[in-house]
Amino acid sequence: MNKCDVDYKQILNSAHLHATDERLFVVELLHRALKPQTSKEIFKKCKNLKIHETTLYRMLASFKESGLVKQIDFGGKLPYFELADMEHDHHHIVCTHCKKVSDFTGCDIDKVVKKALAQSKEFKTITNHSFELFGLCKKCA
Amino acid sequence: MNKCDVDYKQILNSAHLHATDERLFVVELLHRALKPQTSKEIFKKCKNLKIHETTLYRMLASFKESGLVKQIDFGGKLPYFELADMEHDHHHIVCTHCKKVSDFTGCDIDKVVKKALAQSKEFKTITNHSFELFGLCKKCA
DNA sequence: GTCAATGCAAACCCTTTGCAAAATT
DNA sequence: AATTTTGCAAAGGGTTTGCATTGAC
Repeated sequence: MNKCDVDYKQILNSAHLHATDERLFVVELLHRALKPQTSKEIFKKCKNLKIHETTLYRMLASFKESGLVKQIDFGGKLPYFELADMEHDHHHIVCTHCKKVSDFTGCDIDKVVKKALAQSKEFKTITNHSFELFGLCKKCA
Repeated sequence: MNKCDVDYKQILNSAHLHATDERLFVVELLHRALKPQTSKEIFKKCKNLKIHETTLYRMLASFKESGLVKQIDFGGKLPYFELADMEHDHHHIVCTHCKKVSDFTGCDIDKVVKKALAQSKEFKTITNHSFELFGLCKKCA
């Protein structure tokens, strides 16, 4: 049982989720991936563990609900998943050609929220936001 | 033939799209909707015209390709569609409870792009971006 | 022992594809 | 007349549901 196991077992348990082998595998996979993954990508990487696709979908749903994982839409058919990063509110730059993904921080969300709430008198609080950039990486440009 | 018909007929033609009754109906529907619509919402509102669902999907695809319509993801299962607004780069605030939508402008995209490109040395150009806020409207708060 | 999570089969829903008929340019 | 666009039927692909079995707590 390595350090990672321990960490995520505790995190799962404190979210009232049983720390099964399947869940620990998926969480660590996401941890190591370094970029958002589709359910299909995760599924392929789980082949050795023989995790059933249904189980994966249910897993991702409960991870999302517990706030452990975030779902991101890049405009394609499939949603992407990544571990929620408690420290940094980061966003993504996606190459529309080769699908490369980089992170960036500093979207100045507080300022934008203030501006938006001043414009729309109908809203009271903002709890969440999505912000993704699309363009071309240096190789594809 | 009202004023709207003429406008959109020309717009469709200049995008090399035939201005069929079905297309004009959908374009005007989106024009009047004032907020993004799912394909299912549009489909229901087309019942009287008996537009086939397949036709609607193909229509939305060609509208998107020609830049007449933008697709937006609010994190749910279905994507939303709205007329592309050439003048204003506007974004949305969505109530997570009642699904109400308001617009806002001024996401300071130029500044964020500059910041993001400075952070990610791997990207050269940004061509597009998504930015949506989620929260509670005054009624639901 | 209790309750949650998994596996499996089947269903579900949204979307796409192929081809012939109809409509627009 | 040439080419798009539509309608229909069928298939495709991702995701969800119900239920019995397995496993974590």
